[in-house]
Amino acid sequence: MDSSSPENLFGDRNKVLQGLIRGRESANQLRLILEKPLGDDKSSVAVDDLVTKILGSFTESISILNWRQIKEVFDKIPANTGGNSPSSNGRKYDESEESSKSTSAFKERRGCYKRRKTIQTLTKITPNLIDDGHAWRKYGQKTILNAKHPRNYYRCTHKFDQGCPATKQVQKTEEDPPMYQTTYHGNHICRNLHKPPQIILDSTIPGDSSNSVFLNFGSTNYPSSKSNDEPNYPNYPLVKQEYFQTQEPMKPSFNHNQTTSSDQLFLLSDLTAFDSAGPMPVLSSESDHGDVISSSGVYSCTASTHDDSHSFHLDMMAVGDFDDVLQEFNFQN
DNA sequence: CCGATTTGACCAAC
DNA sequence: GTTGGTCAAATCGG
Repeated sequence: MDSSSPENLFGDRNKVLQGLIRGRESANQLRLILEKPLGDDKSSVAVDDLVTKILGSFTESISILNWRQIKEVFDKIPANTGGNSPSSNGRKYDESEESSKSTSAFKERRGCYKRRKTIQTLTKITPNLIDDGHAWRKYGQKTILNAKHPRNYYRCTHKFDQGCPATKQVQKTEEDPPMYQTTYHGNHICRNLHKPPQIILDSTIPGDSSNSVFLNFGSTNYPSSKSNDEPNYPNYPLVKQEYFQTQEPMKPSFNHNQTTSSDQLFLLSDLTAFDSAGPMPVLSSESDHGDVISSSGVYSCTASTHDDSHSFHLDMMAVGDFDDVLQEFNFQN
């Protein structure tokens, strides 16, 4: 708190930022050099790959920092200073004003919001609806162009009491073998999950988790049993602690100590993609038709910052195999 | 009665 | 002008 004035935050972090930026530039230069034909394909490919990873890491780190700066600064700014935080900070428009609720005159800016094209999202496609353990409240439904089914909008029930900004959209994408696309936005910062880890709905087989390979993002590291009030579901605890170490103080700080490169990749993606959130218990199961998606829920995760200069985008589609995921998991700048 | 859902309106981004 | 995301009044339901 003391040193946390916005100015200080920017001051300290700018140094880190600049260092990272320099590092990225250096790596980029190295890459340019290596691009010159060297003869040995394999080694140059390997080196190039390595450099690509370095660049990806730098880019993400930069993005993270920017994101955090933005976040922290906004957190410290009273919600009125022009920061039009659309939803999370709750308050609606100017209700403080007498807001002479003249319906037509002022309208209270109904429907006002910022389209979040720059916010992180995580999309899952599953054969059935999933229950991620969080309490959601539907706040809208909309028919989408060229879509057979309407899209449903949900926000965290604790949006107002705890300021939890998490929202999700659920849309049925297929009819026959029913498929649902669920897109999560924002992260849960609320702590009370109402439900136990129940995770998936339809299905049975509790022990089936092995099948549910899915893509437990980094779950490899999850303290497998975070025995605490938090259900064990692998939400993104990762970042949650990272960014808002507010909640769940007891959780071990997961994987920071571990250093598998792949783990780090996921961690990075998680960090940037979700501060916490918990969308993913994923387990599908579909006991009956083993088909599927179970092992292949499809995920796509995107993240970007508000900073134009350092935005990045991640997309990952997991189709059954983690390795596939890793492969797909290339940074796209 | 109170919280959740429905649904039309509103508005920013395309 | 169109589309998608959100709001909030009306309605529903426990």
